[in-house]
Amino acid sequence: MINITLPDGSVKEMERGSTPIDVAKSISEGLARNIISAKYNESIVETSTPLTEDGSITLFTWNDDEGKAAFRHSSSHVLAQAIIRLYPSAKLTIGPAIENGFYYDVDLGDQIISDKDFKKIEDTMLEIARGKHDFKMRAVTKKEALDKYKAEENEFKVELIENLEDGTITFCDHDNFTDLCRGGHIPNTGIIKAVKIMSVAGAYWRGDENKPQLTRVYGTSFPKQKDLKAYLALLEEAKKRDHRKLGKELELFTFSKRVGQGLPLWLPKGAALRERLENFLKAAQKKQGYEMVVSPHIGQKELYETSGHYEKYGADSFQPILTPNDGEEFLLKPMNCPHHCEIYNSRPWSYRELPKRYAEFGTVYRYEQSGELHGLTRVRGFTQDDAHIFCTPDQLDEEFMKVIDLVLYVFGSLGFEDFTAQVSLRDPKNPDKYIGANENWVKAENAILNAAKAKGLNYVVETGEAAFYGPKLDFMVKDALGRSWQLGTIQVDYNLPERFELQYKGSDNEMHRPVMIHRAPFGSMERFVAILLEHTGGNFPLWLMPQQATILTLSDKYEKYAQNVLNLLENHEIRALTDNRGETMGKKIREAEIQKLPFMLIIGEQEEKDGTISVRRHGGEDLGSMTVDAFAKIVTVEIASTMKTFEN
RNA sequence: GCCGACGUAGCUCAGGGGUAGAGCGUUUCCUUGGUAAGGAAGAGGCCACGGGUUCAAAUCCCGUCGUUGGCUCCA
Repeated sequence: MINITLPDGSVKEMERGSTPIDVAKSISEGLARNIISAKYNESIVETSTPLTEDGSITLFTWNDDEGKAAFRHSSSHVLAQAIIRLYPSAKLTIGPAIENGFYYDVDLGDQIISDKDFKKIEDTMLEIARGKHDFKMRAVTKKEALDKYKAEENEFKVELIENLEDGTITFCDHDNFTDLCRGGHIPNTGIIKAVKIMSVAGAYWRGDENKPQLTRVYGTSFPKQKDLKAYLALLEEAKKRDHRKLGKELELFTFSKRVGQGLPLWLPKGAALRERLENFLKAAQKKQGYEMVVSPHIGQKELYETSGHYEKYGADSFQPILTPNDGEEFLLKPMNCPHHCEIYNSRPWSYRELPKRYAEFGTVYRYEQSGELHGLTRVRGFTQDDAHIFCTPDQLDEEFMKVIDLVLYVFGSLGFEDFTAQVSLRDPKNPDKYIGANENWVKAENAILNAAKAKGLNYVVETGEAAFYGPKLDFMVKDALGRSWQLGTIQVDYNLPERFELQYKGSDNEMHRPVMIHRAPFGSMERFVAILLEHTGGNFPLWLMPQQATILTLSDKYEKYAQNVLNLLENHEIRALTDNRGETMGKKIREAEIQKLPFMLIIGEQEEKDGTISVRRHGGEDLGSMTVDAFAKIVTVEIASTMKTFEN
């Protein structure tokens, strides 16, 4: 007999060789039906793995992340089997579970899979699933494993196996299908009731573009048809919040083939929104002692040779602009920092004058690969809400923390509560990727970690994700489909001050190097607006709405009264327009709803007589009739509840 | 850049080898109304662009451009 500890601490005595399923049965039949995966002594095991020693067990169902992972992993085996059945010459490579599903990378040779083939793959998978084949793990020797895949001429699996240690290699069998596999399956294929092939894409073997390109088939699967339906409905809902769709509907921005791909054009409403965001940040920055500067969109090539950017990124960037005179070369600016360094360099500084905080909404141009462009989140020309802080090494910690305060204020005012903070450090194995002295890197990394801790940020550390010139703290937010985007960023830089020979006179009457902080709370106006659109579905916080209310007249008889109301609203700094068209009230309301206008102010005979307005909120809530003053109070209270005053 | 898909009216989309359709929007007229579409008439398209196949191409094939889902990259 062995003792098995359950997560609640209770201990069950079971026969030696009992399986997780047996443990579940000893608790309840219902649980036994639902468990699809298990963890025993911290490692994921099969539900059929015999337990031979004392240990602690956790049982997983579909409702656990581990259960879903096992389910999806097992589904990818079924996908692989279906692909082999339909494309017998295909070579399998790897097929992991991922968020929301799984994929399998296969080498199809000259064959292609397109979305027309999805249905037959799904049908084949379901047919296999219905066979209720058990997943059975089997240990093999390295030689056996290699022999199998060498015989199949599958160089990918051979490469994988060669990197494994003999004695640790296992195959998983189900039906007549075998795959190299570490384990972690559901009991049998029959549990998979619903599958959907989502898309097909090219993917390089081992993520290396110099290696062969494979076909990656993405799928998702569920234990109930109903769950698949719900998931697909969720994706449809997310599509409605896609910033590209909303941007078009709300007339915020557009693109033109003639202007060029990845170069957004801001329409009047979008420009108004952007201006409000800029003013909001400018006001907070002013309180923190930032000064606005302005720099040109191009700079001499030499500027970027000095900064080191040319060497690092020149070949993959927009190429130099030539002039009528020989020997002159300019670059579109891909970042603002070199310009700001030269602003700092325009005169000598004393330590008493630092920190200097130069801010600029600086438009930059980066040649992103065409396949990477995506709406407003990934573009080739964009405006950073950039600033560079030049401070003494002693001031670094405090300055860094002040920037965190600013970022948190910005995120808080815009309703981004579920962000993640990511501290990006050097990859210690790859020191050549970075420039600058080791001791400076150590100082900078410590400054960031200390500040993140001091501010109580819930952060993750990513090694190897640092910029080439310094470590950084990024604020990541997810879009409607759950893809993570970097918005705010704060970076410490000891490198540029060195390269631009920045200095200040210290209290010791000697010259010293300042430290530089790069920071952008929004990241870029483009990306920020995009993610804000997806978060809010276009229902921006009231303070940010370019138009906060629309006055809807019941007929043109009330035009004059509407003008009076509009004037009163302007006195209260409420942004409104009047809809005087000869349309019915129902139609005007419908259009205002589609435009997501927060308030509809309806006026007709009754309101004119009483000197009131009838207030309808976006979404349909009727607030009844009231004076303009009373309405203004509602607006003020609502704005105050979302946008806090920035306390520095 | 690479792999797949897509590109038809301002917008959303249907159609599909015999030279073009709907709804919404727009214009004009009628309607002067009470909380998500009042009525009528009209205008609007080199079916992304360039080649090819064909008696005939928006439709089939190739290329280009753009969009898009991924990969790779990301200052």
